[in-house]
Amino acid sequence: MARAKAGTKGVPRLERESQMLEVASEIFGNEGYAATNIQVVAERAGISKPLIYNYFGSKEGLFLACLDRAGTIVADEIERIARGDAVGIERGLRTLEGMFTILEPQPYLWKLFYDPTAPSTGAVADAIDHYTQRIAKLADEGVAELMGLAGNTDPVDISAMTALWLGIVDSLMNWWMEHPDESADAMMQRCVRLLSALLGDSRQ
Amino acid sequence: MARAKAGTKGVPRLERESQMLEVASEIFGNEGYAATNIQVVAERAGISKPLIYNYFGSKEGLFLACLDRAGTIVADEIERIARGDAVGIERGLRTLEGMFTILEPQPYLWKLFYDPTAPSTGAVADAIDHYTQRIAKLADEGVAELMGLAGNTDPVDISAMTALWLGIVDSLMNWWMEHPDESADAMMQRCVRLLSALLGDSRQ
DNA sequence: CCGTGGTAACTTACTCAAAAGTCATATGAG
DNA sequence: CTCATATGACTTTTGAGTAAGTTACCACGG
Repeated sequence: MARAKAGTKGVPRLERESQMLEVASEIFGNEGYAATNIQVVAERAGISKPLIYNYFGSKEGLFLACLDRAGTIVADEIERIARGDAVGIERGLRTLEGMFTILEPQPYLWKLFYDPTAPSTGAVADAIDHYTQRIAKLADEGVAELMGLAGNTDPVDISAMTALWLGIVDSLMNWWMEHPDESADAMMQRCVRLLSALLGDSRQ
Repeated sequence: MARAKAGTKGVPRLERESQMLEVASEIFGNEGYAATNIQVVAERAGISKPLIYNYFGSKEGLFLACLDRAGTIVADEIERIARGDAVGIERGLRTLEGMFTILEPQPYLWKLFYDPTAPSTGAVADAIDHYTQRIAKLADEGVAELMGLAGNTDPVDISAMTALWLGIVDSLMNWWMEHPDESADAMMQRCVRLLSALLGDSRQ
Protein backbone atom coordinates (compact mmCIF):
# COMPACT_ATOMS: atom_id res chain seq x y z
CA MET A 1 0.00 0.00 0.00
CA ALA A 2 1.33 3.38 0.98
CA ARG A 3 2.31 6.18 -1.37
CA ALA A 4 -0.22 5.95 -4.15
CA LYS A 5 1.57 7.79 -6.91
CA ALA A 6 5.23 7.96 -5.99
CA GLY A 7 7.95 6.68 -8.24
CA THR A 8 9.49 7.83 -11.50
CA LYS A 9 7.33 8.59 -14.48
CA GLY A 10 10.15 7.92 -16.86
CA VAL A 11 10.77 11.56 -17.69
CA PRO A 12 14.52 12.19 -18.01
CA ARG A 13 16.09 14.84 -15.83
CA LEU A 14 16.94 17.34 -18.54
CA GLU A 15 13.46 17.26 -19.95
CA ARG A 16 11.88 17.79 -16.53
CA GLU A 17 14.29 20.62 -15.85
CA SER A 18 13.36 22.60 -18.91
CA GLN A 19 9.70 21.86 -18.28
CA MET A 20 10.03 23.31 -14.77
CA LEU A 21 12.03 26.26 -16.05
CA GLU A 22 9.40 27.15 -18.61
CA VAL A 23 6.61 27.14 -16.06
CA ALA A 24 8.70 28.90 -13.42
CA SER A 25 9.87 31.61 -15.81
CA GLU A 26 6.30 32.37 -16.76
CA ILE A 27 5.17 32.68 -13.15
CA PHE A 28 8.25 34.53 -11.92
CA GLY A 29 7.96 36.89 -14.88
CA ASN A 30 4.27 37.54 -14.49
CA GLU A 31 4.00 37.66 -10.70
CA GLY A 32 7.46 38.68 -9.61
CA TYR A 33 9.90 36.76 -7.42
CA ALA A 34 8.43 37.65 -4.04
CA ALA A 35 4.86 36.88 -5.02
CA THR A 36 5.72 33.51 -6.55
CA ASN A 37 4.76 30.43 -4.59
CA ILE A 38 6.83 27.31 -5.28
CA GLN A 39 3.87 25.08 -4.54
CA VAL A 40 2.00 26.77 -7.38
CA VAL A 41 4.91 26.33 -9.75
CA ALA A 42 4.96 22.63 -8.89
CA GLU A 43 1.23 22.24 -9.45
CA ARG A 44 1.29 23.99 -12.80
CA ALA A 45 4.24 21.88 -13.89
CA GLY A 46 2.30 18.80 -12.86
CA ILE A 47 4.86 17.64 -10.31
CA SER A 48 5.49 17.95 -6.58
CA LYS A 49 7.31 20.68 -4.71
CA PRO A 50 10.20 18.53 -3.44
CA LEU A 51 11.13 17.62 -6.98
CA ILE A 52 11.83 21.27 -7.63
CA TYR A 53 14.02 21.40 -4.54
CA ASN A 54 15.68 18.22 -5.57
CA TYR A 55 16.58 19.72 -8.94
CA PHE A 56 17.25 23.36 -8.08
CA GLY A 57 17.97 23.40 -4.36
CA SER A 58 15.99 26.47 -3.41
CA LYS A 59 13.63 29.16 -4.64
CA GLU A 60 16.66 31.28 -5.42
CA GLY A 61 18.28 28.41 -7.25
CA LEU A 62 15.21 28.01 -9.42
CA PHE A 63 15.07 31.72 -10.13
CA LEU A 64 18.75 31.73 -10.96
CA ALA A 65 18.27 28.95 -13.48
CA CYS A 66 15.42 30.94 -15.05
CA LEU A 67 17.66 34.00 -15.25
CA ASP A 68 20.43 32.07 -16.95
CA ARG A 69 18.10 30.61 -19.51
CA ALA A 70 16.42 33.93 -20.28
CA GLY A 71 19.61 35.94 -20.08
CA THR A 72 21.33 33.82 -22.65
CA ILE A 73 18.37 34.03 -25.00
CA VAL A 74 17.97 37.79 -24.70
CA ALA A 75 21.54 39.01 -24.41
CA ASP A 76 22.75 36.79 -27.25
CA GLU A 77 20.10 38.22 -29.54
CA ILE A 78 20.91 41.82 -28.66
CA GLU A 79 24.58 41.12 -29.19
CA ARG A 80 23.89 39.58 -32.55
CA ILE A 81 22.03 42.71 -33.62
CA ALA A 82 24.70 45.02 -32.27
CA ARG A 83 27.18 43.33 -34.57
CA GLY A 84 25.05 44.43 -37.53
CA ASP A 85 25.66 47.68 -39.34
CA ALA A 86 22.51 49.66 -38.44
CA VAL A 87 23.08 52.95 -36.61
CA GLY A 88 21.00 55.54 -34.76
CA ILE A 89 17.24 55.10 -34.79
CA GLU A 90 17.58 52.30 -37.31
CA ARG A 91 19.65 50.27 -34.87
CA GLY A 92 16.99 50.81 -32.23
CA LEU A 93 14.30 49.52 -34.53
CA ARG A 94 16.38 46.49 -35.51
CA THR A 95 16.91 45.71 -31.85
CA LEU A 96 13.21 45.97 -31.15
CA GLU A 97 12.50 43.69 -34.06
CA GLY A 98 14.90 41.12 -32.70
CA MET A 99 13.36 41.34 -29.23
CA PHE A 100 9.85 40.94 -30.57
CA THR A 101 10.85 37.96 -32.64
CA ILE A 102 12.71 36.17 -29.92
CA LEU A 103 10.22 36.99 -27.16
CA GLU A 104 7.16 36.29 -29.26
CA PRO A 105 6.19 33.15 -27.37
CA GLN A 106 7.36 34.36 -23.95
CA PRO A 107 7.46 38.14 -23.46
CA TYR A 108 7.58 37.68 -19.67
CA LEU A 109 11.21 36.58 -19.88
CA TRP A 110 12.16 40.22 -20.18
CA LYS A 111 10.61 40.98 -16.82
CA LEU A 112 12.89 38.61 -14.92
CA PHE A 113 15.77 41.07 -15.14
CA TYR A 114 13.81 44.06 -13.95
CA ASP A 115 12.02 42.50 -11.00
CA PRO A 116 12.25 44.79 -7.97
CA THR A 117 11.29 41.96 -5.61
CA ALA A 118 14.18 39.71 -6.58
CA PRO A 119 16.85 39.16 -3.91
CA SER A 120 19.26 42.09 -3.95
CA THR A 121 22.29 40.15 -2.73
CA GLY A 122 23.98 36.86 -3.49
CA ALA A 123 24.10 34.81 -6.64
CA VAL A 124 20.76 36.05 -7.95
CA ALA A 125 21.79 39.68 -7.68
CA ASP A 126 25.08 38.84 -9.38
CA ALA A 127 23.33 37.13 -12.27
CA ILE A 128 20.83 39.96 -12.70
CA ASP A 129 23.68 42.38 -12.60
CA HIS A 130 25.63 40.38 -15.13
CA TYR A 131 22.82 40.21 -17.67
CA THR A 132 21.49 43.72 -17.20
CA GLN A 133 25.02 45.07 -17.49
CA ARG A 134 25.48 43.11 -20.65
CA ILE A 135 22.21 44.46 -22.05
CA ALA A 136 22.80 47.99 -20.74
CA LYS A 137 26.29 48.11 -22.22
CA LEU A 138 24.99 47.38 -25.67
CA ALA A 139 22.08 49.77 -25.23
CA ASP A 140 24.49 52.41 -24.06
CA GLU A 141 26.64 51.99 -27.15
CA GLY A 142 23.64 52.40 -29.42
CA VAL A 143 22.37 55.38 -27.46
CA ALA A 144 25.77 57.08 -27.38
CA GLU A 145 25.96 56.68 -31.13
CA LEU A 146 22.50 58.19 -31.60
CA MET A 147 23.19 61.07 -29.23
CA GLY A 148 26.57 61.66 -30.83
CA LEU A 149 24.91 62.11 -34.21
CA ALA A 150 22.83 64.85 -32.59
CA GLY A 151 25.90 66.47 -31.08
CA ASN A 152 25.24 65.46 -27.47
CA THR A 153 28.07 63.59 -25.72
CA ASP A 154 27.17 64.27 -22.08
CA PRO A 155 27.56 60.94 -20.27
CA VAL A 156 24.79 61.73 -17.80
CA ASP A 157 22.39 62.49 -20.63
CA ILE A 158 23.46 59.26 -22.27
CA SER A 159 22.82 57.37 -19.05
CA ALA A 160 19.33 58.86 -18.78
CA MET A 161 18.60 58.15 -22.43
CA THR A 162 19.71 54.55 -22.00
CA ALA A 163 17.38 54.14 -19.05
CA LEU A 164 14.65 55.68 -21.15
CA TRP A 165 15.34 53.34 -24.02
CA LEU A 166 15.27 50.27 -21.80
CA GLY A 167 12.04 51.61 -20.30
CA ILE A 168 10.57 51.94 -23.76
CA VAL A 169 11.42 48.34 -24.53
CA ASP A 170 9.90 47.37 -21.20
CA SER A 171 6.65 49.26 -21.88
CA LEU A 172 6.31 47.74 -25.29
CA MET A 173 6.80 44.29 -23.80
CA ASN A 174 4.16 45.02 -21.17
CA TRP A 175 1.71 46.31 -23.72
CA TRP A 176 2.38 43.27 -25.82
CA MET A 177 1.73 40.97 -22.88
CA GLU A 178 -1.71 42.58 -22.62
CA HIS A 179 -2.34 42.11 -26.34
CA PRO A 180 -1.24 38.54 -26.95
CA ASP A 181 -2.94 38.30 -30.34
CA GLU A 182 -0.46 40.72 -31.81
CA SER A 183 2.25 39.03 -33.89
CA ALA A 184 5.90 40.07 -33.62
CA ASP A 185 5.67 41.46 -37.11
CA ALA A 186 2.57 43.52 -36.34
CA MET A 187 4.29 44.89 -33.23
CA MET A 188 7.20 45.95 -35.33
CA GLN A 189 5.07 47.78 -37.86
CA ARG A 190 3.21 49.46 -35.05
CA CYS A 191 6.47 50.75 -33.60
CA VAL A 192 7.44 52.24 -36.92
CA ARG A 193 4.08 54.03 -37.09
CA LEU A 194 4.42 55.32 -33.54
CA LEU A 195 7.88 56.63 -34.26
CA SER A 196 6.79 58.42 -37.38
CA ALA A 197 3.82 59.95 -35.55
CA LEU A 198 6.22 61.25 -32.93
CA LEU A 199 8.66 62.64 -35.47
CA GLY A 200 6.02 63.92 -37.85
CA ASP A 201 4.45 66.22 -35.32
CA SER A 202 7.60 67.21 -33.60
CA ARG A 203 8.64 70.42 -35.33
CA GLN A 204 5.47 72.34 -34.67
CA MET B 1 4.76 48.12 36.79
CA ALA B 2 4.28 46.38 33.52
CA ARG B 3 3.99 48.10 30.16
CA ALA B 4 6.73 50.63 30.29
CA LYS B 5 5.73 52.96 27.51
CA ALA B 6 2.07 52.34 26.75
CA GLY B 7 -0.51 55.09 26.76
CA THR B 8 -1.28 57.96 24.45
CA LYS B 9 1.47 60.33 23.42
CA GLY B 10 -0.95 63.09 22.67
CA VAL B 11 -0.64 62.72 18.91
CA PRO B 12 -4.08 63.19 17.34
CA ARG B 13 -5.39 60.45 15.10
CA LEU B 14 -5.19 62.31 11.82
CA GLU B 15 -1.62 63.35 12.35
CA ARG B 16 -0.58 59.78 13.21
CA GLU B 17 -2.38 58.51 10.18
CA SER B 18 -0.55 60.74 7.74
CA GLN B 19 2.72 60.02 9.51
CA MET B 20 2.15 56.30 9.03
CA LEU B 21 1.04 56.81 5.43
CA GLU B 22 4.17 58.72 4.56
CA VAL B 23 6.45 56.03 5.93
CA ALA B 24 4.36 53.21 4.49
CA SER B 25 4.19 54.80 1.04
CA GLU B 26 7.94 55.12 0.93
CA ILE B 27 8.49 51.48 1.88
CA PHE B 28 5.70 50.08 -0.27
CA GLY B 29 6.94 52.16 -3.19
CA ASN B 30 10.57 51.23 -2.83
CA GLU B 31 10.24 47.57 -1.86
CA GLY B 32 6.91 46.59 -3.37
CA TYR B 33 3.81 45.33 -1.58
CA ALA B 34 4.84 41.71 -1.16
CA ALA B 35 8.29 42.51 0.16
CA THR B 36 7.05 45.05 2.70
CA ASN B 37 7.02 44.03 6.35
CA ILE B 38 4.49 45.80 8.58
CA GLN B 39 6.76 45.47 11.59
CA VAL B 40 9.38 47.47 9.73
CA VAL B 41 6.87 50.14 8.80
CA ALA B 42 5.92 50.44 12.46
CA GLU B 43 9.52 50.70 13.59
CA ARG B 44 10.36 53.37 11.03
CA ALA B 45 7.27 55.32 11.98
CA GLY B 46 8.34 55.09 15.61
CA ILE B 47 5.20 53.31 16.75
CA SER B 48 4.04 49.74 17.34
CA LYS B 49 2.54 47.29 14.88
CA PRO B 50 -0.88 47.00 16.56
CA LEU B 51 -1.39 50.71 16.15
CA ILE B 52 -1.19 50.28 12.40
CA TYR B 53 -3.76 47.51 12.57
CA ASN B 54 -5.87 49.63 14.87
CA TYR B 55 -5.89 52.44 12.33
CA PHE B 56 -5.92 50.61 9.00
CA GLY B 57 -7.20 47.13 9.78
CA SER B 58 -4.81 45.14 7.63
CA LYS B 59 -1.79 45.28 5.35
CA GLU B 60 -4.15 45.69 2.43
CA GLY B 61 -6.00 48.45 4.24
CA LEU B 62 -2.77 50.32 4.80
CA PHE B 63 -1.75 49.88 1.19
CA LEU B 64 -5.16 51.06 0.06
CA ALA B 65 -4.83 54.23 2.11
CA CYS B 66 -1.41 54.83 0.55
CA LEU B 67 -2.91 54.38 -2.90
CA ASP B 68 -5.68 56.85 -2.19
CA ARG B 69 -3.28 59.45 -0.93
CA ALA B 70 -0.84 59.05 -3.82
CA GLY B 71 -3.58 58.67 -6.40
CA THR B 72 -5.16 61.92 -5.42
CA ILE B 73 -1.87 63.76 -5.49
CA VAL B 74 -0.81 62.42 -8.87
CA ALA B 75 -4.10 62.31 -10.73
CA ASP B 76 -5.11 65.77 -9.55
CA GLU B 77 -1.88 67.21 -10.86
CA ILE B 78 -2.20 65.52 -14.23
CA GLU B 79 -5.77 66.75 -14.46
CA ARG B 80 -4.71 70.26 -13.65
CA ILE B 81 -2.17 70.18 -16.47
CA ALA B 82 -4.64 68.64 -18.89
CA ARG B 83 -6.87 71.66 -18.36
CA GLY B 84 -4.06 73.87 -19.64
CA ASP B 85 -3.73 74.80 -23.29
CA ALA B 86 -0.54 73.00 -24.30
CA VAL B 87 -0.90 70.42 -27.07
CA GLY B 88 1.16 67.66 -28.66
CA ILE B 89 4.74 67.27 -27.49
CA GLU B 90 4.45 70.46 -25.52
CA ARG B 91 1.64 69.01 -23.41
CA GLY B 92 3.79 65.97 -22.75
CA LEU B 93 6.64 68.12 -21.56
CA ARG B 94 4.33 70.17 -19.32
CA THR B 95 2.98 66.96 -17.82
CA LEU B 96 6.49 65.70 -17.14
CA GLU B 97 7.35 68.99 -15.54
CA GLY B 98 4.32 68.73 -13.27
CA MET B 99 5.19 65.17 -12.32
CA PHE B 100 8.78 66.06 -11.54
CA THR B 101 7.72 68.97 -9.41
CA ILE B 102 5.07 67.15 -7.45
CA LEU B 103 7.09 63.95 -7.04
CA GLU B 104 10.32 65.74 -6.24
CA PRO B 105 10.24 64.81 -2.55
CA GLN B 106 8.68 61.37 -3.08
CA PRO B 107 9.23 59.80 -6.50
CA TYR B 108 8.31 56.39 -5.09
CA LEU B 109 4.62 57.35 -5.00
CA TRP B 110 4.47 56.69 -8.70
CA LYS B 111 5.53 53.08 -8.19
CA LEU B 112 2.55 52.23 -6.02
CA PHE B 113 0.29 52.03 -9.05
CA TYR B 114 2.57 49.82 -11.07
CA ASP B 115 3.50 47.26 -8.43
CA PRO B 116 3.25 43.74 -9.83
CA THR B 117 3.20 42.24 -6.33
CA ALA B 118 0.12 44.11 -5.18
CA PRO B 119 -3.02 42.02 -4.62
CA SER B 120 -4.72 41.50 -7.97
CA THR B 121 -8.23 41.20 -6.58
CA GLY B 122 -10.40 43.02 -4.08
CA ALA B 123 -10.40 46.62 -2.98
CA VAL B 124 -6.72 47.16 -3.69
CA ALA B 125 -7.05 46.01 -7.28
CA ASP B 126 -10.10 48.22 -7.69
CA ALA B 127 -8.28 51.26 -6.39
CA ILE B 128 -5.25 50.62 -8.58
CA ASP B 129 -7.54 50.19 -11.49
CA HIS B 130 -9.39 53.38 -10.67
CA TYR B 131 -6.31 55.55 -10.46
CA THR B 132 -4.43 54.01 -13.37
CA GLN B 133 -7.57 54.37 -15.49
CA ARG B 134 -7.83 57.98 -14.47
CA ILE B 135 -4.20 58.61 -15.33
CA ALA B 136 -4.39 56.54 -18.51
CA LYS B 137 -7.50 58.36 -19.67
CA LEU B 138 -5.77 61.71 -19.47
CA ALA B 139 -2.62 60.32 -21.05
CA ASP B 140 -4.74 58.83 -23.78
CA GLU B 141 -6.32 62.20 -24.56
CA GLY B 142 -2.95 63.85 -24.89
CA VAL B 143 -1.59 61.00 -26.96
CA ALA B 144 -4.63 60.95 -29.24
CA GLU B 145 -4.15 64.65 -29.81
CA LEU B 146 -0.47 64.16 -30.67
CA MET B 147 -1.19 61.23 -32.96
CA GLY B 148 -4.04 63.10 -34.59
CA LEU B 149 -1.71 65.91 -35.52
CA ALA B 150 0.40 63.34 -37.31
CA GLY B 151 -2.62 61.89 -39.08
CA ASN B 152 -2.86 58.66 -37.09
CA THR B 153 -6.20 57.95 -35.41
CA ASP B 154 -5.97 54.18 -34.98
CA PRO B 155 -7.19 53.48 -31.43
CA VAL B 156 -4.89 50.50 -31.01
CA ASP B 157 -1.88 52.60 -32.01
CA ILE B 158 -3.08 55.21 -29.53
CA SER B 159 -3.37 52.60 -26.80
CA ALA B 160 0.18 51.40 -27.49
CA MET B 161 1.51 54.94 -27.57
CA THR B 162 -0.19 55.69 -24.26
CA ALA B 163 1.42 52.65 -22.69
CA LEU B 164 4.71 53.81 -24.13
CA TRP B 165 4.26 57.28 -22.74
CA LEU B 166 3.43 56.00 -19.26
CA GLY B 167 6.47 53.75 -19.51
CA ILE B 168 8.61 56.73 -20.39
CA VAL B 169 7.36 58.57 -17.32
CA ASP B 170 8.08 55.46 -15.28
CA SER B 171 11.64 55.12 -16.61
CA LEU B 172 12.38 58.73 -15.93
CA MET B 173 11.06 58.36 -12.39
CA ASN B 174 13.23 55.29 -11.88
CA TRP B 175 16.30 56.99 -13.26
CA TRP B 176 15.58 59.94 -11.04
CA MET B 177 15.28 57.72 -7.98
CA GLU B 178 18.80 56.51 -8.76
CA HIS B 179 20.06 60.08 -9.14
CA PRO B 180 18.55 61.83 -6.13
CA ASP B 181 20.80 64.88 -6.39
CA GLU B 182 19.07 65.94 -9.56
CA SER B 183 16.54 68.74 -9.02
CA ALA B 184 13.13 68.69 -10.67
CA ASP B 185 14.21 71.58 -12.83
CA ALA B 186 17.42 69.86 -13.95
CA MET B 187 15.41 66.75 -14.81
CA MET B 188 13.13 68.85 -16.93
CA GLN B 189 15.97 70.43 -18.87
CA ARG B 190 17.51 67.04 -19.39
CA CYS B 191 14.28 65.76 -20.90
CA VAL B 192 14.20 68.61 -23.35
CA ARG B 193 17.78 67.80 -24.41
CA LEU B 194 16.96 64.12 -24.83
CA LEU B 195 13.95 64.94 -26.94
CA SER B 196 15.89 67.22 -29.21
CA ALA B 197 18.63 64.64 -29.61
CA LEU B 198 16.02 62.13 -30.67
CA LEU B 199 14.36 64.52 -33.10
CA GLY B 200 17.58 66.02 -34.37
CA ASP B 201 18.91 62.76 -35.68
CA SER B 202 15.63 61.45 -36.83
CA ARG B 203 15.43 62.39 -40.48
CA GLN B 204 18.66 60.86 -41.66
C1' DC C 1 14.00 -14.79 -21.77
C1' DC C 2 13.47 -14.05 -16.80
C1' DG C 3 14.52 -12.55 -12.24
C1' DT C 4 16.99 -9.28 -9.22
C1' DG C 5 19.39 -5.56 -7.45
C1' DG C 6 20.96 -0.64 -8.17
C1' DT C 7 19.78 3.89 -9.15
C1' DA C 8 17.21 7.80 -10.85
C1' DA C 9 12.78 9.90 -10.58
C1' DC C 10 9.13 10.96 -7.65
C1' DT C 11 5.76 11.87 -3.60
C1' DT C 12 3.52 12.24 1.07
C1' DA C 13 3.82 14.26 5.17
C1' DC C 14 6.14 16.59 7.86
C1' DT C 15 9.30 20.91 10.35
C1' DC C 16 10.22 25.51 11.08
C1' DA C 17 10.68 30.54 10.62
C1' DA C 18 8.74 34.75 9.43
C1' DA C 19 5.32 37.72 9.09
C1' DA C 20 0.24 38.75 9.38
C1' DG C 21 -3.00 39.65 12.61
C1' DT C 22 -5.20 39.76 17.74
C1' DC C 23 -5.89 40.45 22.76
C1' DA C 24 -5.50 42.05 27.16
C1' DT C 25 -3.84 45.67 29.45
C1' DA C 26 -1.63 50.33 30.50
C1' DT C 27 -1.44 55.44 30.70
C1' DG C 28 -1.71 60.31 29.77
C1' DA C 29 -4.75 64.21 28.19
C1' DG C 30 -8.79 66.55 29.12
C1' DC D 1 -12.33 59.50 36.02
C1' DT D 2 -12.60 58.08 31.63
C1' DC D 3 -11.60 56.84 27.15
C1' DA D 4 -8.91 57.37 22.88
C1' DT D 5 -4.30 56.33 22.21
C1' DA D 6 -0.94 53.12 22.73
C1' DT D 7 1.84 48.68 23.57
C1' DG D 8 3.94 43.79 25.03
C1' DA D 9 3.03 39.44 24.32
C1' DC D 10 0.58 36.51 22.37
C1' DT D 11 -1.97 33.21 18.19
C1' DT D 12 -2.50 32.05 13.36
C1' DT D 13 -1.28 31.55 8.77
C1' DT D 14 1.63 31.07 5.01
C1' DG D 15 5.14 29.36 2.54
C1' DA D 16 10.11 27.76 2.30
C1' DG D 17 12.55 23.86 2.90
C1' DT D 18 13.32 18.54 4.45
C1' DA D 19 13.11 13.51 5.89
C1' DA D 20 11.95 9.31 4.63
C1' DG D 21 10.32 6.39 1.83
C1' DT D 22 7.97 4.49 -2.99
C1' DT D 23 8.05 3.11 -7.72
C1' DA D 24 9.69 2.47 -12.33
C1' DC D 25 13.33 1.82 -15.47
C1' DC D 26 17.57 -0.71 -16.72
C1' DA D 27 21.84 -3.44 -16.66
C1' DC D 28 23.43 -7.82 -16.02
C1' DG D 29 23.78 -12.91 -14.37
C1' DG D 30 21.61 -16.95 -15.05
